[in-house]
Amino acid sequence: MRHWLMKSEPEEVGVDHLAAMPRRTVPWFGVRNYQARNFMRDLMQPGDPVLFYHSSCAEPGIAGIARVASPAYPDDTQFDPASKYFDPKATRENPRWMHVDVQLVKKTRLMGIGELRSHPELAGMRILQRGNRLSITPVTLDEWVFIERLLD
DNA sequence: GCCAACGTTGGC
DNA sequence: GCCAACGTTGGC
Repeated sequence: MRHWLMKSEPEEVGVDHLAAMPRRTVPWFGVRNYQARNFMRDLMQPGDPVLFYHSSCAEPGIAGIARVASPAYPDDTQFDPASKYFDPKATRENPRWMHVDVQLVKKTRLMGIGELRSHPELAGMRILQRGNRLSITPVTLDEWVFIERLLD
């Protein structure tokens, strides 16, 4: 089992939006970065724990705990010319973009990026590195345990 | 709005 | 296959 951090813009899909979805689950559509796709396609397993992170907003930080809720499958938005995620090079026979479903486990207090930075134990997290833009990043077990304790 | 960082694109 | 240009991300 691996642990993950997944960024989402709360203007698009925030923790409250996720909480209101049927089965508190959303397809993680719209990822158009190969590294992030490969994490979902090749490494994620249903049940993997996920830190749900709000980014590009007034209060960036961890806002909830979620889990991977499906194996990877093709992202429908790549086939839809009306979608901003449309990819003309993708076909049904040869999908380029895959994603998993993500299910909210629980909303947590907001653990802001400043608080994350304040803990030397978390200094290695990708999310805290300068210039990091990857929307899905692995979290070590040590980091996961440390953060989960602080969220309680 | 700024700007550093980084992924992608495309000409060669 | 190189690499400059460009676009996007995301914290501040």
